[in-house]
Amino acid sequence: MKILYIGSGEIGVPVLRALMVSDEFQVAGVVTQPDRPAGRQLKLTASPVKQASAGKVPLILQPEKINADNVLAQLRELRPDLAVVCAYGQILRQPLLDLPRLGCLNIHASLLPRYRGSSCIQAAIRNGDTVSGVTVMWMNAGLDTGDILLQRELTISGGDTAGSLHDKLAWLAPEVLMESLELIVSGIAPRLPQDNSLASYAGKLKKEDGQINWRQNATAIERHIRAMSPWPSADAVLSGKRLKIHAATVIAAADGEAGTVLRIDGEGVLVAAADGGVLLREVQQESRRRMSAAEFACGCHLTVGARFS
RNA sequence: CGCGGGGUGGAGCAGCCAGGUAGCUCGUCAGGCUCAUAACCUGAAGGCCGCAGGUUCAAAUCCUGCCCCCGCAA
Repeated sequence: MKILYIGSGEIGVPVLRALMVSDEFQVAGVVTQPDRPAGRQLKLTASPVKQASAGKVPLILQPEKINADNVLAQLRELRPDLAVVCAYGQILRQPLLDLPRLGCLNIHASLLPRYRGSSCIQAAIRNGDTVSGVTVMWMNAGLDTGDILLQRELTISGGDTAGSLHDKLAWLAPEVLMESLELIVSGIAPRLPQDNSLASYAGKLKKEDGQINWRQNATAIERHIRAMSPWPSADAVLSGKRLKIHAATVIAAADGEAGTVLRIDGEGVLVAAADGGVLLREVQQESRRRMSAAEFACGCHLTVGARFS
C-alpha cells in the first residue's frame, strides 16, 4: 500500500520511521513545511520530519501552500492509496482530502473529541487530566472533527510536563497507526462519529500564554508550569526581570499575599498563590542557564517578602 | 554577517563603563552556643578572574582573535 506522509512536527517522527521500515506499507512521498530560519543564527532549518526522511523516501515536497493546484497535481501522480497526516501545520482542503484512494488519516495527540486543536497536549496537563492518548481519525474538512478509527489511552503522571507527555504520545502513536492500517487492510476499520457535545478546543499557544498569574490557586499554577514546559515556558516577573519557571511543587500549608516570597531554603523558593503556595524548584533568568531556585536566590540575594508581579 | 546576554574559590552572583589590596549570598572545614538542629555566633581553607595575544609602570577591568554557555526570534 502506498502511503503519503504529511507532517512536520517531532511528534510524527516515530510514526514516520515505523512506516519507512514497514514491509507492508511504502512511503511514496513526504510533504512537510518549508525550511524556516531557526536557531540562534536563524539558519534555514529543515523540519524534524524532513531530517528523518531525507534520502529515505522517493519524494519530499515542501510547498508554501499544500492546497495549490500544482502541488495537488504532483501528489496525484504518486497515486497514494492513503495519506497519513500528523502535526503538519497547514489545513488540508477537500480536493486534497479526496486525493488518496482510501482517504486521509490524522493522528491527534488527545482523546478526541476532547482537545481538538494544536495545543491539545498542553491542555491535558493544564486541566490536570490523568489520562490522555492518541486518536487516529478519518479526516474531514473540519478541524479535528473527523470520524474516529482508533484510540489508545495512556496515563499522565503527576510529574508529566507537556514535553514528557509529548514524548510518551509520540512513542504510542506508531502502535495506534499501524493497528489502524491493519484494520483498513482487513476492511474492518470503524468510523465512529465524534460526539460534538463533548468536544473542546485548545487553540494555538502564544508566547504570552506562558505568563504566570499568581492570583490563581497553587494547583493551577503548578499545572500551568508543567503545561508550558518546554514551550512557551512559564514566565514570572521579579523586579522587572523575566524569570522562567521550569519546575515547581504545590505546598498546601502556605499563606500570604499572592506573589509574595514566603520562604527561601535549599528546597527552593516558596511563593504564595491565591490558595496555598508554589515552591519554585528550577528557574532560569534571561541569558543564564537553568538552575535550582536555591542557587538563583543566592546569586540575586533574594529575600523573603519580595514580590512577583 | 538577524538582535542580545554571559563565562570571577565547590554553587550562584557583584566588581569591568571612569585599570592599581579578590567582594557578596550559600556550601565546606574547625571551634562556640544549645536538650537539640538544616538555626545562630566566631574563625579558616579554597581563585593562573574561559583561552591566546596586545596596550600599560600596572589588566578581572582597555584592544584583537578564538572556544564554550544562554535569552529573543523561529
